[in-house]
Amino acid sequence: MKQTAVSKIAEMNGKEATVNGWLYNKRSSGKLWFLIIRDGTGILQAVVSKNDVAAGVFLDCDRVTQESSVQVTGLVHEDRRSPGGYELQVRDMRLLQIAQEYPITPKEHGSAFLMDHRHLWLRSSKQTAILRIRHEIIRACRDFFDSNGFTLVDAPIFTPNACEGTSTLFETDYFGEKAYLTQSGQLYMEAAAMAVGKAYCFGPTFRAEKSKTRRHLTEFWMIEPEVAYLDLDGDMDLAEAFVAYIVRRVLKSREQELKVLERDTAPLEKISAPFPRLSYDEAAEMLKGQSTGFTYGSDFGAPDETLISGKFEKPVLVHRYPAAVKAFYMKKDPKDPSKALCVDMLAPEGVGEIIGGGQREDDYDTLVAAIQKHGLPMEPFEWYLDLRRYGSVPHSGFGLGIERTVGWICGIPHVRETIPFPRLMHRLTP
RNA sequence: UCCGGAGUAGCUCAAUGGUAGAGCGGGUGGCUGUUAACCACUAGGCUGGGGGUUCGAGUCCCUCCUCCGGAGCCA
Repeated sequence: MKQTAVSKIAEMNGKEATVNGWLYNKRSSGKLWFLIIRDGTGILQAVVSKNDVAAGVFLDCDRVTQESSVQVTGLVHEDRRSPGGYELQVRDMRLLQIAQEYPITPKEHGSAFLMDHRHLWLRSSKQTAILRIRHEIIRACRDFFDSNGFTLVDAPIFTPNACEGTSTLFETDYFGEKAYLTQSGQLYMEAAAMAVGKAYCFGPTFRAEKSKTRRHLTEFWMIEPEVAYLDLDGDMDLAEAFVAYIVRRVLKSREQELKVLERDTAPLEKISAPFPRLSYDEAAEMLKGQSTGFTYGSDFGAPDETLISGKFEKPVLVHRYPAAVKAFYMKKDPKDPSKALCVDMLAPEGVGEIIGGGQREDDYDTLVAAIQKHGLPMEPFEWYLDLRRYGSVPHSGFGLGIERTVGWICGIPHVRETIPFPRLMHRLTP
């Protein structure tokens, strides 16, 4: 089927072109129809004059409804009055299917209604732009690791145990045994890093927590690098180079989509390494006298993160949290064993945490003690302990949440719009 | 799970305890340059469910359901 993408319509100026798409909107003026057609790459105004087309075609203009699939053929020409600067003077039109009354109108809708029609909502220009930026971010993630000596190692989705013992996991019946949907591929990436040196995984992760906020999904995508012979400082170097690369890539390749989203790119232009780094103690100092309800020794809450990240134009790396509030596999700071060698990256503009990671405990005895201290069963971790029995080395890694990153870069406050089909506490469909 | 908010036409929302309405969308008609076009006409309702107060309830009370925002937890 010979066709021209709307995004390439300028190249056909003065020539005849066929555009395959869907009717976005239409206006009439008696003997004249303006059909606004979208094809996923852009929006084109097609003009139908009664004198230029067969009678049936002109009648079809009256019958065609919003989101009907249409194929229009005609002469492309420049016209300042047309959105996009070009329009198609229609010679012929084929109606592939007349859409039933389309639920999503050009007027406003509530988020619940739009989410119920997510499969159709994806057709709107903003949602399409978000999909494309998400794609670009994922490509950038892969390119960054692929060109820096990393090997993609896929982690399993079914896991036999609640690996960190903290989060609520989704339980499934696995041939009569209990199995859980993964909350992180990290432990497996540690095994992979001991094999290939630098490994990463990218896949869905699941949390059964009954969270109802703009930052939470029950199913989300995470990219997790893990590197042998890397300490916390090196881990932070890696994280900031990685995030800076992603932002640069999107700014360079998805200018058009950012424009559709009306994203102010000025704050993104400022994102380059190095990022500010501060310790938990320094961050806690900033919260003194604030009314966020923060108490020293506990993890930061959402208002705390907003306050801390709000003081910087770049993402900020907060390191060395109290070991008591972090997972068992975090290595303790030799200079202060009450702290863990971990790091969170808080994105600016009130976005908050997009990365969590750190250096892992590599000493066998210390790790065994940590598992016991956290009240976790030893048996499921025997394979993990093997990594400390056979050639243990310092190693570090982190996990980046794709949806929060997409939300930050797109300027979309709620993560439910950053994934094609979000899974939330109250949403399993479509 | 806790705290707050909302359920009225297909959608977005109005309506002092006293006749349920508008805009958009749909339908019909009009217009040769429209820009979320415009103009005229028109159809469309178990006011989330159940119970109560009242002469009278969309409105007040109780209860349940659904959804939204936030907290905790996290990416």
